[in-house]
Amino acid sequence: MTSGILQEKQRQRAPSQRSLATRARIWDAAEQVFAKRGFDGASMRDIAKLAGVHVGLVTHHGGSKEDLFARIIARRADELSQSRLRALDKRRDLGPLSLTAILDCFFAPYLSKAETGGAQWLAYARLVAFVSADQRWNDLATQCFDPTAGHFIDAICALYPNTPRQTIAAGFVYSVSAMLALITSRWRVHSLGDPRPDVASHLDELVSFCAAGIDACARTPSSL
Amino acid sequence: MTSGILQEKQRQRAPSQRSLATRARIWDAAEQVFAKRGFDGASMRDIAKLAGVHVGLVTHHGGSKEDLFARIIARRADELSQSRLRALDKRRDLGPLSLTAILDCFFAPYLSKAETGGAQWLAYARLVAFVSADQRWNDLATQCFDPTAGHFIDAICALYPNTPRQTIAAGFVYSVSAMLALITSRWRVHSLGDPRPDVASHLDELVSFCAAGIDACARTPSSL
DNA sequence: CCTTATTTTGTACGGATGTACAATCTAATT
DNA sequence: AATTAGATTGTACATCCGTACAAAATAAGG
Repeated sequence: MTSGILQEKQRQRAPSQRSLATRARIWDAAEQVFAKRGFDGASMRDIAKLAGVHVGLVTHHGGSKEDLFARIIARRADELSQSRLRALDKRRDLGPLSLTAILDCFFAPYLSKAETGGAQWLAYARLVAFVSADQRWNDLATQCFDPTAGHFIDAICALYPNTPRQTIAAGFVYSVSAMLALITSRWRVHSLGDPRPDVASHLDELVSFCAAGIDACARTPSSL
Repeated sequence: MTSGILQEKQRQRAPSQRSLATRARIWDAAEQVFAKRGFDGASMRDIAKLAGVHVGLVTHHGGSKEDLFARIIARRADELSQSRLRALDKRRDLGPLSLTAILDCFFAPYLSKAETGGAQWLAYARLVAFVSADQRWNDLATQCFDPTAGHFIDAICALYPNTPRQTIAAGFVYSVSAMLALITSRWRVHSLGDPRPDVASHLDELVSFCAAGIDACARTPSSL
C-alpha cells in the first residue's frame, strides 16, 4: 500500500504528446466547421475529415457533439476574458478610465488576436455570432460572456453615476453586436482570397461609434 | 381555336381559397421553425407538424427546403423595405431630413409591425439574425437588404458631404446589428412567458445610440 | 519485457432527413 | 354532369447523422 487511497480508482496516465496534437487538430477543425456551418449544419464526419482522423476519434477527444461545441466556445472565451480584464486593470493603473479607454480594452484584445492568431480566432467570431443567434445556447452564452461583460458595464456605470445600469447595459449590448458585425462582415468580404482581413484598422472607428452611442444614451434624461 | 396561342400551354387554374389558407399556414409555420432552430436545425417534418399538414404539402407549396427558406425571408423583406422607403419619402416632404429622422424611418416600421403583427414578425427578426450569421445566405441577404439600405445610406451621406460613403456604410451596418441585438435579446428575455415584448419603448434609445455613433464616425477627420 | 492504459481504427445500428412519386380527393371550369 | 388541374395523403427510398462498441495499435510504467 504505497500510494494509498488514490489507488482505489484506476491509475491515470498523462496524455501522450501525439494525442495532444491530434486533440488540438480536432478542436481546431471543429471550430472551423462549426463556424462555417453552425451547430446543426456541421457534422462530426466533416470535422473528422478536416482534422484528418476517423470519426470515432472526434467523439473520443471531444465527447458528444454538444460537449464539443461548448468546449470550443469556452476555451477561447476564457482566454479572451482574461485578456480583456487584464487590459482593463492595466489601463486603470494609468489613471481614471475614460469611456473610449474602457471600450478599447474590450475590443482590442480580440482584434489583436484575430490579427496574430489568424483563421482560428476569426472562426471564433463567427461562432459567437451563431451562439448569439440561437437561443439554445443561452446558458452557455450567459456563462461564458456575462461575467466579463458585467465588469465592463460596471466600469462604464462609474462614469455615469446618475444613469441606470440597465441603460448602460443596453448600450453595451449594442456595442458588442456592432463588433461582431464588423468582424463577420469583414470576414465575408475578404473570404474570397484574403485570409487576413485588416480588421484592426477599423478599431478606432468602432470605438468612437460605440463611445458616442453609449454617451448619448447615458446623457438622455428619459433614461432616468 | 378560340383562345389562340396561350392554348398551347396547359391552362392554369387560380389557386383555391382553401389552398391559399394552408399555404399561408405552412409559410408561417416555416417562419416559426426556421426562426427557432435555424435552417439546418429545422426539419420539413417539424414545419408540417406545426402547420397541421402532411410532409408532402410543405414541398408542394414551398418547393425545396432552400426555396422555402428564401421565400420566407423575401416576402417580409419586400414588405418591410416598402414601409421603410415610404416612411422616408413621407418624412422628406416635411422638410430637410435629420440623422435621427432617417434612422427612425428605418427602425420604426419593423418595430411597429412587431408590436401589431405579433409573433410572426418577431420570428422574422430572429430569421434575419440567422441569415446574417451564415455566409451561405450571403447572396440572399445582399439581394433582399442591400437596395433599401443603400437608399438610407445615401440619405445620411447627404448630411455629411465630406465623409466617404464607406464610413457611413460601416456606421449603418453597426446600427442595423444593434437593432437586431435589441430585438433578439428582448425576445430571449421575454420568451419565458410574455409573448409581446415592449420592444418599441426602446426605439428612442436605439435611435439616439446609433445617431450619435454615426455622427461621431462622420465627424472624425481620420476618415477622410 | 511485460503489463496496462490509452489512443486509433473499423464497423454497425437505429433514427431522422429531404424528397420523389403514385394514389386519392377536391373543386373549378366547360 | 363531366372533365381536369390542382390540393392532399400516404409511402417509400437513399442518404446522412450521432454514437456506441469491439478490435487493433501504440506507448507509457514497472
